[in-house]
Amino acid sequence: MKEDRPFAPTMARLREAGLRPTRQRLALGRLLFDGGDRHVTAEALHEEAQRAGVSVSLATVYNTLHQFTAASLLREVVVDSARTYFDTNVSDHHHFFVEKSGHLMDIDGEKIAITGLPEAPEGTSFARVDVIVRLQGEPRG
Amino acid sequence: MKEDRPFAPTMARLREAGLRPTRQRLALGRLLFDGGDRHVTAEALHEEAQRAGVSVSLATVYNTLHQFTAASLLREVVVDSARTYFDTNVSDHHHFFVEKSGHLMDIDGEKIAITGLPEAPEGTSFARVDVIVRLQGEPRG
DNA sequence: ACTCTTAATTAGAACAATTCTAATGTGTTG
DNA sequence: CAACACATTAGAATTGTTCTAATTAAGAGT
Repeated sequence: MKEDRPFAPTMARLREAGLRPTRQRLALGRLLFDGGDRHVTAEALHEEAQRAGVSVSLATVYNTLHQFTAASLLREVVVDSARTYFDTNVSDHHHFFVEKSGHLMDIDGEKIAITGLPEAPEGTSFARVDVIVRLQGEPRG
Repeated sequence: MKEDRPFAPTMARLREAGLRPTRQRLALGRLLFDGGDRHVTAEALHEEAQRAGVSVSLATVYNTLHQFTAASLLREVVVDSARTYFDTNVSDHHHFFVEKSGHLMDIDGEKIAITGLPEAPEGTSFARVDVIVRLQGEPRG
């Protein structure tokens, strides 16, 4: 058995989402969803794909990230006005953000409780509540 | 008494912050700090200044917003990767963000309590905790 | 398999927000 | 009021992202 990862699960995800499993989407999907939760920027994923020998244009990386987000395979995290992060963890959770390095870490949504939130103003409803814990310094380990 | 606003308080703020009270900084300071809490983008403040007959370049608006932020006269709010908002309310508080219109509203920091936050990872400490309540729909009123 | 149709990919141009540059102007200090 | 340091400026440059129009590839039907 070689250590090449199965592509079937990603294939299935794409099909479910109504997205054609093209070579590019499969490759990006496997980079994203194989092995744990990840936080990526378009630029970083593009480079990673290149390094992995997958030829995919930056435009496609952007398209794909947005399509995956629309299909709830990813979620967008706004923490830094300079770049957009995408999170492979789409469950309810929050984030640590290491400002110095631009590194994101998940905080389990069930751990945190928020009390005293005012009601949504008339005519609106909650779309989502984001908690971002900004960290100074650098984690070691 | 004419209704022209006093410039002395802004002057004092600038001095305290170690910023020379130049014509531009005074004008922007008065636009920002006269009359209640505000959320502005650089572009919006620039236009507002023009309309008020204050000639100030966009570069200066950016410089000034950053200097004011460094001096804790303003605080930056990251809610939208497209543009940067600056908030004249520097006390501890959180935000409603109306995604459709890009409108921000303060939520008093004392109203909200967050429990169950994990400790900061080793080597880091909390710089700030931001709560952003994203709203769908449009507030009326 | 072959063809048709429709959707996906692409390179590069275009874009928007922001920052930089280097020349000019202005506050402040002595 | 001279001199210096700091501010301001227009416009160019940069960055992240989106758009465009042309090419390629996927899926359905034969």
